[in-house]
Amino acid sequence: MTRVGGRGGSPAAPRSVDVARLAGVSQKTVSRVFNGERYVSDEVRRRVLEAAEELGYRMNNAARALASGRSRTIGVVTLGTALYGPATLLIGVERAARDAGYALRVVNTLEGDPGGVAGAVESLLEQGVDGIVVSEPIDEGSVSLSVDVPVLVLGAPAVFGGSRTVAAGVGAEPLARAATEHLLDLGHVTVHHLAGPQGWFAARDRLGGWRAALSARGREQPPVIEGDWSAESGYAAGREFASAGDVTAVFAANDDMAIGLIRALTEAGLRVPGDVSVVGFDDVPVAAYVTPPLTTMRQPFDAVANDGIRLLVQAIEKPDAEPAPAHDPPVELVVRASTAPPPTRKTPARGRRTASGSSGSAHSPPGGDSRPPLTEPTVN
Amino acid sequence: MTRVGGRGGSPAAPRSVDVARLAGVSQKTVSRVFNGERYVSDEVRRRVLEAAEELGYRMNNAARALASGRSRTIGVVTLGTALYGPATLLIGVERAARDAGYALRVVNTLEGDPGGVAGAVESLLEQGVDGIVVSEPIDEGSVSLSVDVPVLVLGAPAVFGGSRTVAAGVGAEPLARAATEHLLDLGHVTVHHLAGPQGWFAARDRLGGWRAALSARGREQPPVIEGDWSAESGYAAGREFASAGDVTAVFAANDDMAIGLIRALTEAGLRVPGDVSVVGFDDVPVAAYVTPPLTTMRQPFDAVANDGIRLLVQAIEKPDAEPAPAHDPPVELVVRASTAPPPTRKTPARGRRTASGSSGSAHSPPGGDSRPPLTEPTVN
DNA sequence: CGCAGTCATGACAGCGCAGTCATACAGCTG
DNA sequence: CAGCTGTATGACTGCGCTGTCATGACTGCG
Repeated sequence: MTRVGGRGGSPAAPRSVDVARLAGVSQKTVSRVFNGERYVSDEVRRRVLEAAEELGYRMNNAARALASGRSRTIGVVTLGTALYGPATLLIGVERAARDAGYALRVVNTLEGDPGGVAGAVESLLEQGVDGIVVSEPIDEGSVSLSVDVPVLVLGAPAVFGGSRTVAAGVGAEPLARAATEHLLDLGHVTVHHLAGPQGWFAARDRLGGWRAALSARGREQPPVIEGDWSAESGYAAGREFASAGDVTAVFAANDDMAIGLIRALTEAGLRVPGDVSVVGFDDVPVAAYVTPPLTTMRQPFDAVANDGIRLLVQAIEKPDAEPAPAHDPPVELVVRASTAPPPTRKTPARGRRTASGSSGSAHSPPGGDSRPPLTEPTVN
Repeated sequence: MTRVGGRGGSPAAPRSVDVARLAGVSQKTVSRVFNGERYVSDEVRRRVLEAAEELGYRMNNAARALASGRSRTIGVVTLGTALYGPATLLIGVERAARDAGYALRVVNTLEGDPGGVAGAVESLLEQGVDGIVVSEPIDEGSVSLSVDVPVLVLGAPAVFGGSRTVAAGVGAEPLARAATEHLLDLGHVTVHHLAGPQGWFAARDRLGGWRAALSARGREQPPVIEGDWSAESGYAAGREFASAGDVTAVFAANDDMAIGLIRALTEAGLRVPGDVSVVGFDDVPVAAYVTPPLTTMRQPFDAVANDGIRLLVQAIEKPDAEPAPAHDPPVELVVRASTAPPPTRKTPARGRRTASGSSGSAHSPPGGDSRPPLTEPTVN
């Protein structure tokens, strides 16, 4: 454990004492400078910074964490998927955390891993994080973690035990409701739902919003098909909807499934939105450019991430302060070309394939698939 | 700094000495047990683990890192985008790192941030990482970092200074070449290219592969349009290609741009693949379900991540060992329905809009847009 | 002018581990 | 059975920083 270059390697990183010596001050003063503490004269501060620059000094965070008991690090538990929602949320969380002066540790929980969240949280605690973000958790039967740091749950109620749990982004239900209402407003008698995997709180919220919208108008609730968020599962569901024969409107729990769904409907000879209207969820970047451009519900991922991190950082730094409530995110329904009023006649030749592609435009509504994609969202 | 519960909080986390006391051994022995060292009797090991369990002991990583000089942490510098490629790569990196016993720290560099990578690397070094992964870097003019830990560069040559730099996943050029050749093999006289932003090495590789394929057959290289990876930019490019009037095949540098491109072509009255064939890149999950299902080049993200981390961990743990070369990733062209032979006649009425949607199927080739999507890749 | 209050700095201890070395004892060997 | 070697354990120390307290120098004010 001697210093100064093991085996001819680099000459050992400089420590704060080295800087102190060069600047002619005490080591503690160097620490003060680097922590931006008060009571350091400008002259000394300048000398210290100069010395540090000259030596290429970099603070050792392990030592800092050990001495102070705080790591200025937030741990994130996220699903190991490239799904647009979780990925976008993670980016927002990283930026918000960095702006607040925190670094990030990330652990993925593979879906289907039993006790995955608990294990991930455990490993983060071992790493000494000051707070934990659980992003879009899967319900594993109310994992009650007794954790001694604040926990932020994104996209789910604060189901994890402990008094120091905050939540953000639990507002998907109103969004789902608005999406469903958009279809009802167009005149559809009822709306089918292509749900996400019900282990996800996000999927349940959307299901709940859909139910709420139908109930509020006294409409029948058709059976739900459950997908797994993938376009592939949307395609499979689309084949079922197509053969059911009485579907005029579907609210899909995310855009990927909506895209698969539309493909299956189209292949079955149904036109979207001529015969069946489809609403997605998320507003993924390609949604405006698929055929037809997808009407979808934009999610305020950045706002959720910012709000959440703000709450979490407050819980870390001022544990006794009033937990300021999260903002209500805006409802942004982006109306494009996949939704239209229902067909006026009892649709003929449904469920059987017709010629590939569309031909005329018998009851083709406004908003066919040849409009340039809308990019401006409609804010309600 | 007294222990045992500040202000009525939780009663201070147990340390290894506490476990040692309870187990009737020395602190050092507890350390041995938790590090899986040799020379601990089974009896003692059992007692220690029992005691640790009883106290809920969790190792303090800051202390471990400080004492040992190693953090068992890898830092990742990644772009702050939800693009499929980077996001998927990050997931692969996380899993590979965890399998190798390393935790992850993640820092995003916002695109356009000058010196972003350098700053991000700096902050990671401050955090005391044992190695650094730079994922899909943007070229900022050969940032030569003098870093004293091994660096893995993913998706780019090992441009970053230092002898301890390894690289993986630099094989996109052959993939791009194969994608272009697929179009030439179909009989297209030449192939246009919708490039990615040329600051990205990944984008340059694809451009290079495209050029190589054309050169090898002595074909003309039409002017390149540069997009920004987004469907929106693909759409804009598509309008240009459509008005150019002589385009029969386009190789897009990623799937999102290909989707936007196809939309613009379709709106201009051109059929895909009847009039214009399009090949994408990445094989994003929705590629099989858009209209028409996209022929695209699958990228071996997982293999790249695994290979890379293996190299990096080796560079960390056995600095003197021979750096085993990365495997050559397989070329997986997934042929779906967006590519076909060129139109047989000098195409009439091109560049002007015809009726929306396609009508007949004059020279509609096999692989029209009504085939069920292929999901099995063709391995070359 | 003397004393409190502020500002600026340093001495010192200790955070919770892992590294080093010393020690103790068991089983062998010749 | 002296002299080994190999196994199992503990005492002690220090990683590089921050927290606490002590100490001066300087201000302002009665």
